[in-house]
Amino acid sequence: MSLREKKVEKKKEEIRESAMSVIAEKGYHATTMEDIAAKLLMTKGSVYYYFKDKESLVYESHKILLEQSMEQLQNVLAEELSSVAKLRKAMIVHMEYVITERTDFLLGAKPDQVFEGAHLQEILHLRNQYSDCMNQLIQQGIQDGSFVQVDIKIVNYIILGAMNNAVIWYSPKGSKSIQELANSIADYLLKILL
Amino acid sequence: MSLREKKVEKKKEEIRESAMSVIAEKGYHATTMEDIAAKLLMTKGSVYYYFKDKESLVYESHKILLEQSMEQLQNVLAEELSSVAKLRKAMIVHMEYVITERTDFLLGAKPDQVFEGAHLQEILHLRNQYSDCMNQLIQQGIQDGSFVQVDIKIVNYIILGAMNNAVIWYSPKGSKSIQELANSIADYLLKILL
DNA sequence: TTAAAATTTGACTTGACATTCAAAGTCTGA
DNA sequence: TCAGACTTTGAATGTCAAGTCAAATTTTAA
Repeated sequence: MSLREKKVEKKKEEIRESAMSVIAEKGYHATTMEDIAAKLLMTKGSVYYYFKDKESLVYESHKILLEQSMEQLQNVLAEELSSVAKLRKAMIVHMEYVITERTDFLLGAKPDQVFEGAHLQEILHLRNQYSDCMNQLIQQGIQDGSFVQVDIKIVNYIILGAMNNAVIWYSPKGSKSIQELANSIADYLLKILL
Repeated sequence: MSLREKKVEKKKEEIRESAMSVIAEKGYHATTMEDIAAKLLMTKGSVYYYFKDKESLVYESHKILLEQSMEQLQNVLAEELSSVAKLRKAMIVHMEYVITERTDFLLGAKPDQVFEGAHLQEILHLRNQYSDCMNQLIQQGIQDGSFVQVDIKIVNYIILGAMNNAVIWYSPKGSKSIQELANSIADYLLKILL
């Protein structure tokens, strides 16, 4: 990658970050391209130099976040751990990522209110992939006898719902650190499976 | 209440219902006053005859939903049931209400992206009231020894998060009825406390 | 140094709503 | 039936933000 390409990529990265941050704050529809630009001390015109339109910018940003968390999850999957420890770690990693990246996992729960067509398909695909991985973790635990028999789909939704909800109410001002909080929640949720 | 007042109230009720239904579908910012009116075969001008503006319409609608679910919860609180049965029932009633009314409890998790000032305060107040009631249910169960010791706040958030999340993925096409689903989820969540 | 390429700017266009309102239509009670 | 009150309409207005673009500025590389 040439120097110039690196610079462009860096700029795009900054813009994506700004976009996600403002959107986490104000919501997708309420954030303007000017908000996103202003945060970086640029004008909205510059943003359009790097991104075709608002939807593309948000799509790319969101896609990267999903891919990164997917990668994290895959890493946990690959580790040499007991079923319990693995699921536990997956949950903690998930929460830490979601909270620190302020993604809300994101735009709330309804990608179809933001994306359309191929973009929407891709986002849904990535989400499903993630969900499937979590399913697998639970499945494994049940098969090796670590977890009790449950309706995997429902329990998975419970776990994801509870974890993602944490992003909404977590406040850095609280007495618990993100790590402590993630640990607590993971332990409580594991009780469903033990 | 006079006949006319009744008619007006009925009309307002219809409009509120239409508003909630369209918003559940498309999200707050994406639904226009025309969408809401069109669903009732009126023009948007008429809607303004009944409601000052969009925010007020949505505020009133949302407030009523919150009040109704609060009332339901109070009724459960007042019943003669064991702690376990009571919390279980509260959860089931909650999910059934949220799913059938399609409220998402709603507008997603962030009322501050929709309401302002006094309206926002009132909505937050109602939500807190609801959350406090759930807390109470857990508290009672712990005190009478039915539940194990837990961090009530966190477990409460887990429960509410898991339940509200169900609204998003529940589909009437699935193999489970709302009742079955609510029952399953309630049972799984209770395991955290037993 | 300098000319071409890459970036940035900010004014401009456009379209989509929210909201208003005067006029038209409908109902109600005397 | 009729006057006045109540409703509805749809066109008009205002605002706001997305997206465009030619000109200005900065960077790059020969």
